[in-house]
Amino acid sequence: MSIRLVIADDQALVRGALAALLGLEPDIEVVAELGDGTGVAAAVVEHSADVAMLDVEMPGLDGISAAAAVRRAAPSCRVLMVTTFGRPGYLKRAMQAGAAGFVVKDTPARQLAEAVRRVHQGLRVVDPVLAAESLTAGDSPLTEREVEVLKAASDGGTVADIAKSAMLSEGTVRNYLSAAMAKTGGRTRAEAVRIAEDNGWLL
Amino acid sequence: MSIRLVIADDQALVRGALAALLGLEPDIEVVAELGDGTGVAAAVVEHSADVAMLDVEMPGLDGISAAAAVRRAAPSCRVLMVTTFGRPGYLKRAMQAGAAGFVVKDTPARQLAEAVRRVHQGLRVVDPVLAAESLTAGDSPLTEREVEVLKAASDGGTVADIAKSAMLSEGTVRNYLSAAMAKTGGRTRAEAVRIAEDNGWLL
DNA sequence: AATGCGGGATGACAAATGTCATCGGGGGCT
DNA sequence: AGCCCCCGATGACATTTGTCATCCCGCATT
Repeated sequence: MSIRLVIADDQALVRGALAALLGLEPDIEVVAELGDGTGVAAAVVEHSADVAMLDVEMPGLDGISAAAAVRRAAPSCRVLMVTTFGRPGYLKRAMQAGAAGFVVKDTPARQLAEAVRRVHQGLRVVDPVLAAESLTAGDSPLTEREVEVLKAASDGGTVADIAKSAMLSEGTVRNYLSAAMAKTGGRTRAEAVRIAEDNGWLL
Repeated sequence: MSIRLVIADDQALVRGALAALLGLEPDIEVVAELGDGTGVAAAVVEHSADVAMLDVEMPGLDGISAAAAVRRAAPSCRVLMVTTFGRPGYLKRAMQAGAAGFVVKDTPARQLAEAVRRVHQGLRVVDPVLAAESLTAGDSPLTEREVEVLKAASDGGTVADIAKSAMLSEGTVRNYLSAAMAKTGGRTRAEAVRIAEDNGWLL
């Protein structure tokens, strides 16, 4: 009996290619393909899937939240996260959301089917390098508002813009930015944004 | 006789999956897979490939430069660019570099094989939406140095950092940044960087 | 009850940033 | 020769940013 697999990735070409790749395996059957995270849990239930392969970066509902939704809706379905960026914070949060595996998109293609099988068997699959980084990295030191302000700052607006979009006083915004810079070690607002992004603290 | 295809993409998983997808087609044969742009031209020659499918964003030699190298080394080989981002500037420069086709990664997977065939027949393949954007967008208004400074600014360093990395005076750096902001319409350094990136003016 | 932490804000101050005028050198176009 | 644009730089100036001290509120921990 073959493994029933749901695939979600926002890039249609990649999604289809992954489906083709895994469809070649005799013991894997791709039962659904989704372009965003919103419908994943429903699709898993509808097709009684065994494994859901989810991209982290997706419009609408992101992969981590989708993973949590899948766990709630169908606890027997394993979740394998696939992502472009090996951000330590992503791995940690994916695991907390109940994911069983986490692979980055530059692992060799041959290993993917094996990862799906392992996850299906109840094993955990984690890139060892990434796991090590994740341990040394530590949790996000940023508070909710600091993250919010950093995200608002990430498209390059002025303090006034950020204040408007976050409904805060300009002075407060500068305080949060200052705190975020101190915690990230960035010497500039932009650097703080980059560091926070690299660590997967923004999502 | 089948179409001999070379694939270059920095993400191994995507690369392998694309190879699997296209390998299913009876008239296409994947003869080489590369992880960066440096070896593409050589591989095309060695395997006497008919079509090269190249990602734009790659470490080492980028896809556009690789396309130009392929054109020089093997003029009979058609180049099909595949990219994550539909930046107008990418399309324009890819065409100038001699690419025959340009598709973004969220086109449906079924259309990819068809794109390869069209390109092989000597036809051009271009996303119509993107083509329209590319026409209205106009060329980059930025000068070489402005681009250089913007790139140096894109990781969030201070003026002093940029000046050091570009071997320029701090005042000069501020002048270039100011000019770049005026030309892009950005009100901040960071905003100028974002706008330039979105238009494909940085590469 | 005291302490600590996060959210929200103000005011003041130093440093960085963005703007502008100006200078000189070089190359290309008419 | 004159004009325009790019490169590189300097100095002055207004604005923005980043930093810090300080305040109040609410909530959870001790």
